[in-house]
Amino acid sequence: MSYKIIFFGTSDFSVPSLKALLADKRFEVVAVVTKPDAPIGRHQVITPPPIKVIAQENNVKVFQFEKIKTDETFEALSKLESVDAYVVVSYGKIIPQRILDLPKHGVINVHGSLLPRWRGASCVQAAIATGDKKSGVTIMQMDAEMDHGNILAQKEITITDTETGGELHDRLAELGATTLPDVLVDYLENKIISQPQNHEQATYCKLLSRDEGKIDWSKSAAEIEHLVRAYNPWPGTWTEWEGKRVKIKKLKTGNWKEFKSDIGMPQTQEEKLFVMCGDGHAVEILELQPEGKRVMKSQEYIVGHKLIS
RNA sequence: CGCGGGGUAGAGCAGUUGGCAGCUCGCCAGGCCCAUAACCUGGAGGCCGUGGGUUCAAGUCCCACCCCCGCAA
Repeated sequence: MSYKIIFFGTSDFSVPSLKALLADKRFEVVAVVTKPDAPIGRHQVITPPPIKVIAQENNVKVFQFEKIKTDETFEALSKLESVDAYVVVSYGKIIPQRILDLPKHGVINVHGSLLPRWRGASCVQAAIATGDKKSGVTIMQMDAEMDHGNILAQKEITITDTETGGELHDRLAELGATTLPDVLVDYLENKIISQPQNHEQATYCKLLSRDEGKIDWSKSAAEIEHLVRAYNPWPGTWTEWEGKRVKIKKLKTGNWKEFKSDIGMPQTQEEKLFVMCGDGHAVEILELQPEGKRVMKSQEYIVGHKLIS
């Protein structure tokens, strides 16, 4: 006898968790709910979410509701066989209360931060951008408010000094996936007493867009270094030089000698590329990408733009 | 066919009204020097994305295609 689960997920973050449940004989994933196929990439090719591909490879029924709050969606889920719980990992839509009430034991969520810190959509980037030393995953009971439910378990990890958003994302996704099965079983067998979050300590992060990757050079060098790491690879960081967009791929807080005080403008010194930041410190650009060009090392940019000092 | 930039030496780039293929860095050799990644001299390295077309002559103008990238999603 295995527990019946319906899995809600869409992005890459949810992939390890779905795989973990599929591989665990204690569970039977009777259906997967994910977002509709969407146009993606430069040529807008209609592409299924990665979760859908995995579900189909495992012969699991897939639902892709256009809208989750409609009566049609509610009825479609109600008609399915009764399940023990829904598991939601990075699904991408707000699930209404009447659907949360459907499974016998409610809905479990895996979130990529140490709740109540960083409720919201960009928890991984927020942790690095803010300079947090620790992050982790929280497994909780979902309620109607965003990332607000009672906590079942948390696992902590240390953020390294050079870690990017992408790297931390992958580590947290794996951590969530390895933590989820045992916690879920314990929960379904009433072996866990859930703990309410300390709501007064909650912090929030918003959904990121590309515009938020525009670097504000008036900030401190340390803040900018955090931001570039956090937003790598999504949504990326960029600035405008000579009227053209230049993505800043990699940089570090730099050693420098003497600088003009032109904040935000590229300067060279000993074949290295520096930018003065708002606090009087500089960052050294290591890799960048002018619009229409490939990613290049800063030395290549200097040579091509005749910036030799 | 969503909008746009690009493909020229190993890398990054320039190339005018069509008229000998260039610059910086790197690489190789030699020189200078106590020494050097610095400096000097010399050198190698090109199907100018592919295929057609116009022309006495095409990197350059015209047509088609391939590939890379930015925006947007």
